[in-house]
Amino acid sequence: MKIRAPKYEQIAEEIRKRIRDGIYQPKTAIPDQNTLAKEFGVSRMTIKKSLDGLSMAGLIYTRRGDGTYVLGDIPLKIDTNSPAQKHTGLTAELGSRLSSQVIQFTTIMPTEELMEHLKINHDEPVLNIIRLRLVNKEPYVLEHTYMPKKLMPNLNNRVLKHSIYNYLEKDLNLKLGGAYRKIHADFSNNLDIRYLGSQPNDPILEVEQVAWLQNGIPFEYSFSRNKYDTRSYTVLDINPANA
Amino acid sequence: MKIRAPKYEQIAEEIRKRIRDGIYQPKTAIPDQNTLAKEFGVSRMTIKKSLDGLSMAGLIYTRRGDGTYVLGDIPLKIDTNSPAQKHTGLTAELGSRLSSQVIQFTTIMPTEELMEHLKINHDEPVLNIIRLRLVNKEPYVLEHTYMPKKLMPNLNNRVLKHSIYNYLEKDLNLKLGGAYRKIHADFSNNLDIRYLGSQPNDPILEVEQVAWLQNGIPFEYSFSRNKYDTRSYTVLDINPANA
DNA sequence: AAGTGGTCTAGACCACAGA
DNA sequence: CTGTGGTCTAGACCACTTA
Repeated sequence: MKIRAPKYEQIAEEIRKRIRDGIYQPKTAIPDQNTLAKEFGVSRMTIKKSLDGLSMAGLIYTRRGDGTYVLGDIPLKIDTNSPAQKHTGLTAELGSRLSSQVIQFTTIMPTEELMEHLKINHDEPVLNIIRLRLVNKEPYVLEHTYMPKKLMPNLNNRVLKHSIYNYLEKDLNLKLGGAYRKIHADFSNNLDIRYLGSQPNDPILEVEQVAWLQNGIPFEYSFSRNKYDTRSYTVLDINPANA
Repeated sequence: MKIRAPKYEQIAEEIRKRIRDGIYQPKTAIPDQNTLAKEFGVSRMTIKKSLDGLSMAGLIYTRRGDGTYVLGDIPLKIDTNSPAQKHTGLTAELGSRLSSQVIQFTTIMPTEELMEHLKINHDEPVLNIIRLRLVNKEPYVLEHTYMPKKLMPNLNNRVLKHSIYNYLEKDLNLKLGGAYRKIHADFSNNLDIRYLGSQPNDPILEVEQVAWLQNGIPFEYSFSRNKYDTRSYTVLDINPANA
């Protein structure tokens, strides 16, 4: 973790705690910004920045001229499905219950589609990886991944059995920038039937993804295919209109 | 529109324009914050706030100690599918090409599930609406919607043929707060086959949604079902780690 | 060492909601 | 009218990257 977080984060964390502990109750106002500024011994701008973060996280909402209110439980059930808007990969999500089976690991030359999605030239080789991810030894998702070879100098089988994202952030010290995902429904194909154990007519939930680093360089184009009854994709969308 | 936007928004808009016009080129640094502050005649804090917004929107990224860079085109194709992270409803998305056919419009008492999702008591009636939305006269999506009756005093057939979201924001002056969505794949059911024209074995893309107002009150629980080949759900996810 | 962005202050004024 | 949150300033110091 960090040696020292900024004040506004520390304060946000304390307020988060007070909401969790019920000191600040849902639907009720929390102290005004001036009062909080005095309590924490900081300027009001700093309090404002803390509250902005909590507001974006959907814990509170503010009404100009009125006050700041705790926004009771958001009506959602976080279940075993994937949390929204995280691209830390499956490993962080499911931890040790996860294992991987590498089905294919080859180097290819890019198709037109890959050149476009990964923003590379026709002569730059691409890694083509197919992995079956298992949760508690049960087939969970079949991942087809394409990555520019030049970005992943030492990617090997050992890494593939664990987390590519950890390898990027820890070993290569690259920062994730974002991801664009498209979610479809589809029929099962032969690989799905073989590895996921789906029936020929079973629907498949497919997540197509382009992910890029903080400097805008795309590093991954992938398809994740799940049996219709094993996974949903969830999105939590807080309206930024309260800025 | 607004009479007068805050300075930081005006400046952000100007910078956005310069990126669009190629005055600030992808992959290159834009002027530093002090220079921009002088140019626009504002304090650096205000410039910072402009850049924060652009950063969150994924147009630029900043590196402490280094500079601020334009983040070239994000590798994504916005096609006819739904834009990400908008809950303004289909009307804003597709405009006049959209029409609606109200298949069912009744008042029911809530099930356990509805009570939980809409946070209401067992004696509070719920509107149950089934609408077929058509784009260019073609069946597009079948929407099952549940809303607490008390929140929608004058909802009528005329509104249902247009936009419930407009009704909320314009007529009732309520502000949307957020939405939680779960995307599944499923088999076609009888209603899908009848209204969407899908085949019995066709996969369906279903978006299950709970939406709430800015004060945290849930106002809608709904299912939107699309034929697998007519729609994808897209998500654009910018990593907030560059704060 | 120089220059960048990130944080923070102690005020000020404005816009808005509610009594 | 009072009190609230939203914006903005003119500086200061710190953390970091690059040379």
